[in-house]
Amino acid sequence: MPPLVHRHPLAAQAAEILLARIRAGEWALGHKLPGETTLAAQLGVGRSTMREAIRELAGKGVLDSRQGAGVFVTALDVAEDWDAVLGRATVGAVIEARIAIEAEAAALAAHRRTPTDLRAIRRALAARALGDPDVEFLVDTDTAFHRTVLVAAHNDVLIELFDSFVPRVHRAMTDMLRARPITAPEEDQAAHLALVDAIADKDASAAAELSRAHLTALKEALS
Amino acid sequence: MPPLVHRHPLAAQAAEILLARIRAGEWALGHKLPGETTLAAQLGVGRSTMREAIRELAGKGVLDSRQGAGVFVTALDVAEDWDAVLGRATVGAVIEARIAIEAEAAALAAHRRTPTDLRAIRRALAARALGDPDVEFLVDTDTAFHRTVLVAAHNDVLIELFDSFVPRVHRAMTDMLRARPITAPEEDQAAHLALVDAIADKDASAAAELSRAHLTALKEALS
DNA sequence: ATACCGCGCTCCTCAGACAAGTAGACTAGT
DNA sequence: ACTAGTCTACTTGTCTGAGGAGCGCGGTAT
Repeated sequence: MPPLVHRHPLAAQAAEILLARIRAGEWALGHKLPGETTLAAQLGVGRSTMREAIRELAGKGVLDSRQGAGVFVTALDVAEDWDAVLGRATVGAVIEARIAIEAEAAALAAHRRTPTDLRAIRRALAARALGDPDVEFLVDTDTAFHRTVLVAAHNDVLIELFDSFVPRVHRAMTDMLRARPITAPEEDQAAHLALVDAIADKDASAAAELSRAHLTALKEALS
Repeated sequence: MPPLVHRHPLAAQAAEILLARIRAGEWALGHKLPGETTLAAQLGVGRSTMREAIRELAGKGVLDSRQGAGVFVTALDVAEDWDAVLGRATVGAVIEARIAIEAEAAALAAHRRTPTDLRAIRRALAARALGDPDVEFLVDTDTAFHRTVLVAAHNDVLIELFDSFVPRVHRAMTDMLRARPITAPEEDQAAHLALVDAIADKDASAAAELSRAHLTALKEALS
């Protein structure tokens, strides 16, 4: 979907063909490709064009060229970043994954939260309470609050996962809130306060359960 | 660690400098860079070299050049693939994330598993039981079993996450098992059978709890 | 058997030229 | 005044030819 109306330059076409041949297993993992002059002749393009195609694949981490030695295959396919994966998945599937990590993170946070963590969580909760009518502001402060819980869990992997999931859900949340605003803001805020209290009390199972309940409701609203 | 003993060609250096300037915010997200000739003159390299640098960043998804218009910024930084993130994290942190997704997946599988899923899970469990002394085989069959549970959860995001985590944990598991083999294989197999039964009985909370207990034990062993 | 050297192959870099495409300015017609 | 068409300057795309630099292999002398 990036091109649509975007003629492919020869270099890009050459890169595609080359990648296809690598995927097809024409050259094994550490093996050497034919020289650029040979490849250029095979595809019927100039050397510089061929070099640019190789550079593009080198940028993707598929090829590595060493002066004097040749061009070598360093990966049989491009490494997919999670934005690409999340783009293919449904919002429901993403939120289910979010439930998994946030519930676990809440439980971990109940064990590991420091006084500093707790202060940050409470501050984020207070910011969330400011009854701003702007939907964007509402979603952002809510996201910021949830993130402080993740930070309190002290697990880098979970934080990275959270940061990846949020942008995917953000749009869906704003659209949903614009169409159907929160009916009872006080009730919503109270639910979040209960989560904070559970973390403060080091009650891991309660924290996990409250987090799960909140996100499950969100999932229902978005599906 | 990729370079180590690997002189950087001019094109690679130019790409690095360019990326640094983009990261520094010199050009905003959709904005246009100076022309190739201008940039080449700025960095003191030939235009072909500059073009290769641009192509490399285009391969990383940071730049996009359109004939007649110019070169445009499409991302303010390279998208990180999860192998890089997981490489920085500790094995303990990765397993904690694995606990999060596998426990949730077990619960979802208890609800959504089809008869076909159940057959696949039982087949994988049986393969696991073959008391092969080879550690590699043991880890692989165990991984394959856990994956069938993920598949039964019918959530693509969770499966992708699992597939990403496994290679990171694989090495640690084989090393651990080689140093200290399983003392009671029958007991271990029984624990897995209990998980299967819970999924078959559609007992979500039991499935989640059994999965969590099993992986927590693994985490203790590996930390 | 080992150490050294040379040679061919490969990638790296540059310069110049022309083609192809875009976008804004300019102009003519309504 | 507004719109449509054209024109032009600037940009990226492609090719060619040339020389430089590094690597690896085989030959040779010790």
